[in-house]
Amino acid sequence: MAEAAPDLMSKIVNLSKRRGIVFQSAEIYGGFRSTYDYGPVGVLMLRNVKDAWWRAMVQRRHDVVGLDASILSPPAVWEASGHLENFTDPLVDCKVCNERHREDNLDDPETCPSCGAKNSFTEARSFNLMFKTQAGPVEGSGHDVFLRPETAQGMFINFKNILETSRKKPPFGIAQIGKSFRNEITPGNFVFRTREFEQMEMEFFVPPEEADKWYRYWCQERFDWYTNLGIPAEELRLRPHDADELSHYSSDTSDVEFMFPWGWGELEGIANRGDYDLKQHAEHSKTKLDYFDQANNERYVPHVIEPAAGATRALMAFLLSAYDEEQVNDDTRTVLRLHPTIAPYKVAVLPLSKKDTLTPLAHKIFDMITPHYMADYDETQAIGKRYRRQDEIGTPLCVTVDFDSLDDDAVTVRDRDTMEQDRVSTDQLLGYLDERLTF
RNA sequence: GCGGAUGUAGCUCAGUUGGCUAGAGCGCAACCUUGCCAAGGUUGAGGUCGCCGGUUCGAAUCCGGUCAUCCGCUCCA
Repeated sequence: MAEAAPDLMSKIVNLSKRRGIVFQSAEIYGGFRSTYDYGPVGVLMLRNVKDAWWRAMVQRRHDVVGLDASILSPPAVWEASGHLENFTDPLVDCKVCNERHREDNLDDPETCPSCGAKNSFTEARSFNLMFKTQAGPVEGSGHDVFLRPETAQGMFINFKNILETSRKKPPFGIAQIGKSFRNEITPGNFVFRTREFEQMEMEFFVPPEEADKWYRYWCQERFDWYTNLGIPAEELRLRPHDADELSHYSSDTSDVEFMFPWGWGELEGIANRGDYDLKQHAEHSKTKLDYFDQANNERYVPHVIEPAAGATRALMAFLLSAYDEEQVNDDTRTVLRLHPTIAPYKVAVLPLSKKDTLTPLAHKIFDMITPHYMADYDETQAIGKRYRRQDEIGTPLCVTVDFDSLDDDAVTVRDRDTMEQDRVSTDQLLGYLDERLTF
């Protein structure tokens, strides 16, 4: 497995390009580093990932509400959150061996840990990991604004608004899906680390004494989300952070990690942020950000449990985990064994032949399915080749319209994983699909 | 950001010591055939050889710069 691992990665990158899942951004201009575009198939998968998260975190819960906050915000927000300070790393280069190190991580500030040279460092330079731009058309007019490096602050600065308008009380959560931006020094590993990325974050506000209970609840809940969507538990792990890697706000953090071809990598972090964020914003904004509990006649600042996931990292994990090749006759069949929830198309409608006689019925079947399921339609080339095309992008079911269909009003439904076929009458087709695709 | 390698059709690649209208397989499309698992046949579309500049009578091939990718290091509040 270890030897085959880098190979798997290039297969995924190749498949993504060939089948319209992920493209290099600005490719016709030579490409733009660390940015990717999601093609016709990829955008469906990415939406499915985000929809699945939203259903699990918002739709199917009575204690979480949604939010879509702005990407741009004034410096005050990031002064309060601590990002203006903490997103600035002092870096030095060794002039002897050209290695770069974080100045505040050096055991001995005069000795290069790579080559042992003394006093060989350049001046420390700061790298602010937040993207900065300005409001208004005049450059340098002093109206600096920042692109958010995480969506979380949107939930904290709207805490009061939501508390007053939603009739929620702790424990309750605010969830958001959206883009964040970090000027990472070294992006890489395909869509794993990009400067522009999409987050799925939820801030769960709880009474202080319940924080630990809810922290453990969300660790389990979020781990299960991935296994429920088809990633085997042995490809995942929940890793608690050591004390020295905890961030400035957090008392407890665990990562849900996936076994990527290059090793374990983070999909999601679940952090117990305490009351740090609400207190910081209350202090800086001079706005009361707490909760008055009528029943117990007490006022407190809720503690926050934050499950923060990367949408594109999850997409990548689903792709890697689903990829499979199997021998069929003398041929290799490539199959994405994706969970139906994640699969870009749920169904493909395939007339056995492009003969005019089959087209009207095939179109009718397609129109019957599309109000309910995302479906593809393909009538070119041989039927076997079309099955393989659908296998490659993970379509769970193919509906084939043949010449008998014209007489018996039934179609053949072929299964992606077993390649077995069922004959289903058209008036029962939707019910059959519901049964096979619902979970 | 540093070091190394690489960049030729959608994909995987071949292109002899710089030399005519740059090739193959797969994929894609049309037609014929077939009629349920990459079928076969015929035909076709698609590349100013990553981009810019230089050397040369002549550059995919040599040189410089640049952009991007991969590997290693570093980084990843």
